[in-house]
Amino acid sequence: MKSNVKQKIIETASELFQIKGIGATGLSEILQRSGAPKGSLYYYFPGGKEALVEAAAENAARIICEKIQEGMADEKDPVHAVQHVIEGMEKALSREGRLHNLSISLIALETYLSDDRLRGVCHKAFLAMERLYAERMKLGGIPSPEAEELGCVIQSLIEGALILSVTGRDNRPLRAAGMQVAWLIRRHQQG
Amino acid sequence: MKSNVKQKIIETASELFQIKGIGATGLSEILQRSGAPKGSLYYYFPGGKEALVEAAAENAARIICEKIQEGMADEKDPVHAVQHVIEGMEKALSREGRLHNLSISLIALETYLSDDRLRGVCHKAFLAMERLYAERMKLGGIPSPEAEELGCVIQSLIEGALILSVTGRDNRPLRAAGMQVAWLIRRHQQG
DNA sequence: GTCTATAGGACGATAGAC
DNA sequence: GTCTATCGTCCTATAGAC
Repeated sequence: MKSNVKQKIIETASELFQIKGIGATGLSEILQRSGAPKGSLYYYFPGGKEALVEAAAENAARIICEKIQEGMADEKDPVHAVQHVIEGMEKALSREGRLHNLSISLIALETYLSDDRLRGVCHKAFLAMERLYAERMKLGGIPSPEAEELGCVIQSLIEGALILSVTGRDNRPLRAAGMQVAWLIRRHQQG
Repeated sequence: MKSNVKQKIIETASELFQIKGIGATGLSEILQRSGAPKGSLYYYFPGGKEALVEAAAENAARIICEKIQEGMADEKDPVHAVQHVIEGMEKALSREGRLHNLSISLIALETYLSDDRLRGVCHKAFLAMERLYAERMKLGGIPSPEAEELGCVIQSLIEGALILSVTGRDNRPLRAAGMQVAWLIRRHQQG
């Protein structure tokens, strides 16, 4: 069994990195908020902050992928599946007003130029999300190349709508994305 | 005429904030890279870093809006207009590999929780970009409510596709966005 | 307007006791 | 495994000479 302390550190770091950013989040704040013993950070993460960011990013990506899968699980129609995921994000945003376990865009934007390893982690995470949507499209009868392009576009659209929604403190961009995404998918369903 | 030194500081700050982030960019680096005299920063920006971020964000937003307008200016069809803007972004990204005067997403994500004033600046900038697309849709004969929703979705889609493209060092998301956006617009054109 | 110098604090990281 | 103490660096911001 994994250490509770280590997991708690990762979860706290993951939250702060996602909502405040890596540069604006100090290790001391992570330790304080997580209630973790002060000396234990470099015991669990000998690689320092960079290693912690990597673990935090992977943790966030895993949770987001799980949420996407859960959101799509009980929907028969691919359109409804994607819309259900978006609705879940709208609810989370209305509740919290912050991008917590919804997007790793901030981590990606902070690292894509300075840390190739972390860029790779974020890139892999984005690809995994695209694939979740794409596979769901295929399950709905959409052929492979079109389904993959759709998956990529859905992921782009949602990521952008999340940023616009938190910046405006208004879920209109997410709602618009949920409406319009239907037309992109339905085009392939009836012919 | 505005001071060259002040404008040079703004431009350098704007570039670094956009590509590296606010937290990761020190004032000393801005002064060094801009070649500005070291003592002049607090002369031009008595409000310190926060005031500089605001000026930088507004500068970036203005340039991005100008680029969008220029990209759409010579295209008759709204679809081609948006696609031309996206193609311009693809070229810039292929050339530079960084989000310089293409997106203020990083600034928005770094500030939307911590600084309400800067959040407002970014929100206003996003709205202006949405409006540019929406007005172009109206010019193409699409009625008002639909045009505005389209403008919002186009802006979301592009913003997300930019992030995915830089993270993957691959313009595929931008290309996919350019392809798929056509279907969203054309739906309103013929009926 | 521009410069130097520096205050004063936060940060990442390390060492070593227990 | 955990803790304290601390080093050295970087940062923002200010003070004051020119």
